[in-house]
Amino acid sequence: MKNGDVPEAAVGRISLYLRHLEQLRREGRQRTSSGRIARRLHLSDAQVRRDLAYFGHFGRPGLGYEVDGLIDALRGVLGTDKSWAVIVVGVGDLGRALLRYRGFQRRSFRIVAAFDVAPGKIGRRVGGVRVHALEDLERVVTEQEVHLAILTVPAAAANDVAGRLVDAGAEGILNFSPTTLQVAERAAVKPVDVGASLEQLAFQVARKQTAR
Amino acid sequence: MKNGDVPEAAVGRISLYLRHLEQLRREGRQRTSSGRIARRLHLSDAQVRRDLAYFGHFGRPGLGYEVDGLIDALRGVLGTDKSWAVIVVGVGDLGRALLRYRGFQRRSFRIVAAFDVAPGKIGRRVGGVRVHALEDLERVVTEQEVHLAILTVPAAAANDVAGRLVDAGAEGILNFSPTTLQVAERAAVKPVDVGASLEQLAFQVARKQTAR
DNA sequence: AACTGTGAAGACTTTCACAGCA
DNA sequence: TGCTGTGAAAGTCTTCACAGTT
Repeated sequence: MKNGDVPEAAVGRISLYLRHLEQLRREGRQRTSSGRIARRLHLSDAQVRRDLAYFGHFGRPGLGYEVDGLIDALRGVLGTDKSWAVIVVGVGDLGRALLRYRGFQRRSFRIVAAFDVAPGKIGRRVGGVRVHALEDLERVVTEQEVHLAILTVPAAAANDVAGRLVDAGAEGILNFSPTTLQVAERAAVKPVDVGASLEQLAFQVARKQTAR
Repeated sequence: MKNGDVPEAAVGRISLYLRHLEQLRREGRQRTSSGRIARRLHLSDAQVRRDLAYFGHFGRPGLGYEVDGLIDALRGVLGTDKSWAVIVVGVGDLGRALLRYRGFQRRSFRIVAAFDVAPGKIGRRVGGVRVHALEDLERVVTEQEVHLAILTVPAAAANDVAGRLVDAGAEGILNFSPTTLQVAERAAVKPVDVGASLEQLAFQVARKQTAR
């Protein structure tokens, strides 16, 4: 395994644990166990314990895990114990929806600026965030110390914008544009493709049908 | 392996291949090879060949793969050679953005109806799709033979709506609500969590920083 | 020479099963 | 008794490497 012996797949589940634990906290629960977590998230208890143990000794034999403590620990693991400045590039329907989404705050991401090329959008505010001209991208990324960008531009523009983002210092790109980005290796890219997700769902459904 | 010896991970990449092949077709290319595909999608050539070979003998030694033929074959694999009726439940910012997104058509998904509880939204049209009262859910799912649903309601309502969807006959749910659904096993659920994706990106970025 | 398809090896991930703590 | 953390085994997925086709 590559990094401190932590499988990539386990990292992917940490967000899931965190979301569930925050739910428990809202319900006033102070303690839980690998078995309870597993049941809710459709995993095995062994997997939950193994995943959590990759990052430290968070539980106590016989008692389980303390909700508050585990939340803090997992936030530390993900790096979301500190706040991250994020920008949104592309203010179409999807960009607008993301700018208005209030769920990022709770997860320590604050959207500090948006960008678009349409003169009619530049200067306006969406979800409390100012829309800038694309020309200002480099300046804002530098000045506001932006590390993460959400890319929601048309596929044809995606690689150009992504290259500019990375050159300006962005280190992570959440890519909603329906194309595979070709950027310098120092940047991390995470693709999100709703169409592809629907296709995979269709495949699973079709498979279940034939299995019958 | 569970299903005809096809790993889940390979299925996940089929959409990616398809998107790339359609790009090639638009560019007028008629043929490609595992090595070329791999370079563009950041995979290994062996992986591309293995993935495609799970589903059939699509290539020709020495020549590679024919773009058109491979597109048709992969659509058949995913089940998107036929059209799927889809509904969107929850017409908030995200639901609205998805209703307006024109990319589903090309992938054989047609959104036939939307649902919400807000009286001000019911009866209106968004992206050419009629918004119905949530009460009409069961009737529309049955009448229009809806197999797939996109769920974009608040977390608190998600399980209730999901249960109704499955009872009404829906077989797949693309879940944007930030909660893990508890539905009957006969239904397939695919979660999409943008917040979680951002968290994983943050983790990768933080890791790269410490590696330095 | 340029490729595919695929056994076999290797790498990674999950599950089992249990010693030991509360 | 109820639980964690973890070696060891089992299972899954990826890569290597090459026989065979065009």
